[in-house]
This record gives sequence, C-alpha cells and structure tokens, in this order.
Amino acid sequence: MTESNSLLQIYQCFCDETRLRILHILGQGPLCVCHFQELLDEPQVKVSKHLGYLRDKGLVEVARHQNWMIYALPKRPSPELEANLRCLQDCVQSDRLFKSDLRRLEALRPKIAWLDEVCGGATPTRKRK
Amino acid sequence: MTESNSLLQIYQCFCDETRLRILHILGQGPLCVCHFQELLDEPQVKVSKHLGYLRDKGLVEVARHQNWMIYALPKRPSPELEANLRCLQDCVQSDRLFKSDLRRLEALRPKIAWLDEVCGGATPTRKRK
DNA sequence: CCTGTATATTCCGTTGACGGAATATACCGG
DNA sequence: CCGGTATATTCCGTCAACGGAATATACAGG
Repeated sequence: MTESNSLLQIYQCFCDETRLRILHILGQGPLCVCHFQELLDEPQVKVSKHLGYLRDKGLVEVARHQNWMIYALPKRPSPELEANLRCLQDCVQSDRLFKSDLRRLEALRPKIAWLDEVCGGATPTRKRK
Repeated sequence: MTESNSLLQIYQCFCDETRLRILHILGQGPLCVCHFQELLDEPQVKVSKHLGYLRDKGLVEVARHQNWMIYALPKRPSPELEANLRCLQDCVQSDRLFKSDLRRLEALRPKIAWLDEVCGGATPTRKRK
C-alpha cells in the first residue's frame, strides 16, 4: 500500500531470533544452508524455511552453485534495510549468543573458503565470478 | 532467556504499522489515547490495545492524569531502544503516511498544550510536575 | 540410471497477533 | 450517588507464524 510497507517487512523479518541470527551472520559474508544448520544448530527444515521467508521479503538473495544454495545480503539494499542492518549489528555487539555465532563462524572459515571463489566473499574488495 | 530478548521485543513491537505510527508520533512528545484516536483515525479499542502492547513490552510508559492516560517514550530507554527509535525516525523521514501524522500532530498542538504542564512536553528542557 | 547429498515443499497441529462488539472500570462534576 | 467521559478488558472469530515429520526436487558422480 504505502511506502512504509518495505520498512514493515523488514521489522517482520527482524522479529524472530533465528532470522536475526541469520542476518547478523550474513553481515560477515554469504553462506549456504548447511553452514547455517551447523552454526545455529537448528534442523534443516527450520533453517530453510527462515531463509525462504527472508528471501520472499527481499532481505536476502540466493544463488545456486551446484548442489548448494548460497544466501547473501542484497548487493544493493534499500536505505531502510541498510540502516536497520547497521543498527542490528550495533545492538548485538555485546550479546552472548550473537557473539558466539561469530566465533563459530570464524572456526568455520577454513571449511568455507571456497565460497569466496564463487561469490564476493566477506571482504567487499573482490568481485569476479 | 538470553540478552537478545529485549531487542527481539523491540522488533516485535515494530512489526505493526499502527504501533510504528504511535512510536513515531511519541518521538515528538507524550500524548494520550484520545489524541491517538484522532490522529490515527482508528477505533478506541484498537489504539488502546496497541498502547497496552507497547506498555507490556516496555516500549512506552504511562501516567494517569485525571481521566487521561498519558503515554510517553521511556525517560531512560535502553541503548537498543534508543538506537532503533532513532533508526525509525530516519527511515520514515520521507514517508507520506508518517509525515502526514506529524502534520496533523502540529495542527493538534493548541489543543494539547496543557500536556506540557503535566509532563515534560516535547522539548526536553522542562521538568516540573 | 542409481545413489547420495543439499535443499525445498507439503501437511498438520499449536499458538499468538489482530480487530471488533460489548462490557467493565476509573475519574470528574454536580 | 448519578451521568458522562476516557480508557481498559473480555469474548470471540480469523489468520499468519512457527516447528516438525515426511516427502519431493535438484544436482553430482559413477
């Protein structure tokens, strides 16, 4: 209806803890479903559904690479999304759960290095497909 | 459970348009239920329930003054709430609906001047009860 | 074509959000 | 104590979100 719709959808996506964790993790770079499963320690169906929810509302983008679906934050996010993602990252800075997610992500780095070959990777200094 | 709970509650409050409008308006100063009714053009029960929802989750504070319940943003909001309220105000800057709410609020100013006598008022330079 | 792996979808039950009609409560002035 | 105004609550129906079990789809390698 009105322009505030996209903002509303952002908050609707933000109001579930699993989705918050996913978005927070995606702030570090793209990832595929099985890695989220491992990081979040949640069943496949749950992870897949939340990612689907986020995709439907435009909060994440997907690309298939062979057997894997690689999820990432939008390359060109709306100003509202960008602002709220930044706000989110700020707010969870000192939160146990979210910090431990990042720690486990770092531990996973070696196993997911190949993702950087496929897409942009965490450091926004590369492109190349 | 975890510390991220309050953040989650913030987003749960933010994911309804009526509540977003209420919080946005409260950014300009305290207001009571009947004024929200008029500003939002929504039935009493709806307004009252959303305000109750926000109150239960700690996003607004209430004070009774005679017959009127005066709602306001918390005097000492959590850092997360403060950050997200600021983000909200930024995001709706150019939104039709939210801008028209503010316009109608200005038109209401004369009628609600007495609120400033009761509580702090919009400008945070006064106190006094 | 068959198997295994990665992911999505369907089906189903539970729960919470939402809105409205009706009713209840609280406070005021007389 | 009464009537009126402001606000909250209860009751009820609808609907979307959520989670899990089971199933389906897509792709790779042999």
